[in-house]
Amino acid sequence: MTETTMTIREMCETYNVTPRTLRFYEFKELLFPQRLGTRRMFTKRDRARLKLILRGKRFGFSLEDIRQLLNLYDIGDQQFTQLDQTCTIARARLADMIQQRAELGEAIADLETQLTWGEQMLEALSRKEAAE
Amino acid sequence: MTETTMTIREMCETYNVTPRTLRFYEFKELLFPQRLGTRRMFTKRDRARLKLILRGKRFGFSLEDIRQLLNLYDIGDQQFTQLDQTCTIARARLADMIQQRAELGEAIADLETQLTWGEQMLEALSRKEAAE
DNA sequence: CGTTACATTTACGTTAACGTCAAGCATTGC
DNA sequence: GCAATGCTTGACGTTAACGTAAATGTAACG
Repeated sequence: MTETTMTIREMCETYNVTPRTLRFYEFKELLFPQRLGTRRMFTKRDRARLKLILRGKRFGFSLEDIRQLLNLYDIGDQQFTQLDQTCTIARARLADMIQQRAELGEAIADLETQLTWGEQMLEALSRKEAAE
Repeated sequence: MTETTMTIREMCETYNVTPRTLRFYEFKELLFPQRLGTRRMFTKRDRARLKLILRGKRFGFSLEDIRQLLNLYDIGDQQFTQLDQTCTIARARLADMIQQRAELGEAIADLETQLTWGEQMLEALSRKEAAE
């Protein structure tokens, strides 16, 4: 029942992407679906990676940035030097993300302030119109 | 001393953008520099808007998204209906941003976990090499 | 008054991240 | 056995967000 692989169509419905997108991600070496004959079979690993890809995109990361990050999740297959580089990159990226979260916090606070203002003004205006 | 306007070059140095970018933002109606003859003079308001633009870009917002958001910061000039729409859009956007911050938090936690793993493995490997 | 230093408009070029056909296998249903 | 369905590989098109180059304008300096 719990098939370990999914067809391209199943993937699209599950993650709300197009076939073209999945093929593109494979072409860019972000995903590595197995082949059953000529067809793509997306493994559990592909699904985990796709989730990370979609998440990364929400934060404004480029696919290339994301590809770098994904390497961190395959620690097993790396040699010392490569792993060292990966960790260094990841540390920097992590610092970026923490910084970004802080800025996002500020932006949220600012926007909330403005919204409160705007809604108060709305209320005032509607009261005024009701009075006429 | 505290000139209230800045030339395009001053803007570029202050905010680390190119002239082309500023002209592009004007073309897209994100900035509205005054003209002194043929030259652009960027006001305090333009500078505030530019900061918001650059911040928005870090979060992966499109310029069009940002343009919508910027309207919220000009509450003064809006009519009732328009202000109402602006607030509605802003509420939605704010919810998005809060959601995004939460996801970013998850991503940070995940990445931290992986990094800890990777760095432990690095340490183990280096100890092993030292022992040989 | 000429040249140097920026600024402006106009217009074509570029990159990322896909969209959109077109044409060809391959499996399945009848 | 063959038509319908779904997947495949090209290959060209598109949009956003600028880059870059050419031609022109102008303000200031010596």
